[in-house]
Amino acid sequence: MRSFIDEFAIGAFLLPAELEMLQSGIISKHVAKGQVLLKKGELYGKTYFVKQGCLRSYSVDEKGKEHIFMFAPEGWIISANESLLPNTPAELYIDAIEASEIEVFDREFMARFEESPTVPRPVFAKLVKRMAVLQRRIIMLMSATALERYQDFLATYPEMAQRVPQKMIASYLGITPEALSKIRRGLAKGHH
Amino acid sequence: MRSFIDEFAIGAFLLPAELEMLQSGIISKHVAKGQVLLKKGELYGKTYFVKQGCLRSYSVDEKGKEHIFMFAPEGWIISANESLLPNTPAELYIDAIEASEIEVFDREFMARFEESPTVPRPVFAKLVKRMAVLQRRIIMLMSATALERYQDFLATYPEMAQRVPQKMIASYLGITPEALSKIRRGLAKGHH
DNA sequence: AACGCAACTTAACCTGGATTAAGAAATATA
DNA sequence: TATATTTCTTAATCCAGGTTAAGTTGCGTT
Repeated sequence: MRSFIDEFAIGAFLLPAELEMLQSGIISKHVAKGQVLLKKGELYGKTYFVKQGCLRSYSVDEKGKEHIFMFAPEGWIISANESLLPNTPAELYIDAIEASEIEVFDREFMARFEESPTVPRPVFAKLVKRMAVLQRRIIMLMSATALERYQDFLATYPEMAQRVPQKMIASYLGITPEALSKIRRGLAKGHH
Repeated sequence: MRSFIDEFAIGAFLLPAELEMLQSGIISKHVAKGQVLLKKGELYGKTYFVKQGCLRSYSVDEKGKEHIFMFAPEGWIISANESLLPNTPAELYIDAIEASEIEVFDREFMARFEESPTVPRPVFAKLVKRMAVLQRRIIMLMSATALERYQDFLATYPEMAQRVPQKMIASYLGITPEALSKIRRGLAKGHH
């Protein structure tokens, strides 16, 4: 159960005083399963680092349907403020899908982080990796069938399939639970 | 027609000697319309900064169909090496859809860039913005109809609609040119 | 144990967008 | 200017996945 500072080896890039200041902006806390951390429309959304458990971010469309944008198991960072941009309707909710231990980076922390002239390489590298995941997801959504996307999900996140309910997997894949059920039946029978 | 170094104010973060070294790794060149810069499967894909014109990156599926991942008009950076990662089947092609003036960052440049312990804030900020665009695109692909995605595209990239052929817009939206044609007809008639 | 509810499945039917094929309009090449 | 080639449109048909509705199955509560 490593902390954000450990996970990204951020200490190595800072003077002890700076490190101290950063750490003072990080609050550790426990959240219960189902607890909502961030509601759509809240300003200055916080950022969360998951030490234990699993969070998710999702949007809700006009019909009330949830669309899961990402799962954040141990070691992941999750936030909604990536959407603070021109033409930005799609804001996100964040909640805990398991009882979790998290670190919360508040507004001051983010401001301080954003003011520093350079960004530690490991943080940047993490972002590049995340981008690759998003890129891949877009290409899959554009060119692959629901079956192919499901198989890709299973291969990419083998542990998640055991940890989250099917309806959430369906929501992540962009299909209905009924359609996922049909696909799983197909796989269980011959059609692999 | 600003260069990469200017656009990101990178000079401000470096010593003159470092700046000199960086600049020596950047090659400016002109590419003709239709010229392919990077083929799927090529190792150590280069990164391109567009000074003038427009590039695009795209994948090609088993049926030979192209899926445009992004357009890169003036001021954009485009590369395929975001996919140099675990489980990475979907590599991209890059070509010029207009005659363009570009800067090419070669392998050595990227290596040098990747070795530095910190990343200039403006580069990081650009990446965060790009992430927001990708996030938005994923949510749209999951929850919006083709008509809604087309309208969103027009709002987000008003100039692109005039610059690229329809079939490329269709490819970017994840639909066929026929379907886009139908949508446009609908918009031209009453159904706004 | 019995209830209540949410998660999952099944099945019938519907629809948005794909496919196929053909023609019209625009662009390039001679 | 004529001709070839690519782009765009129209229309007919098809199908993956959505919608609706009715079961099951599983599980937490009292």
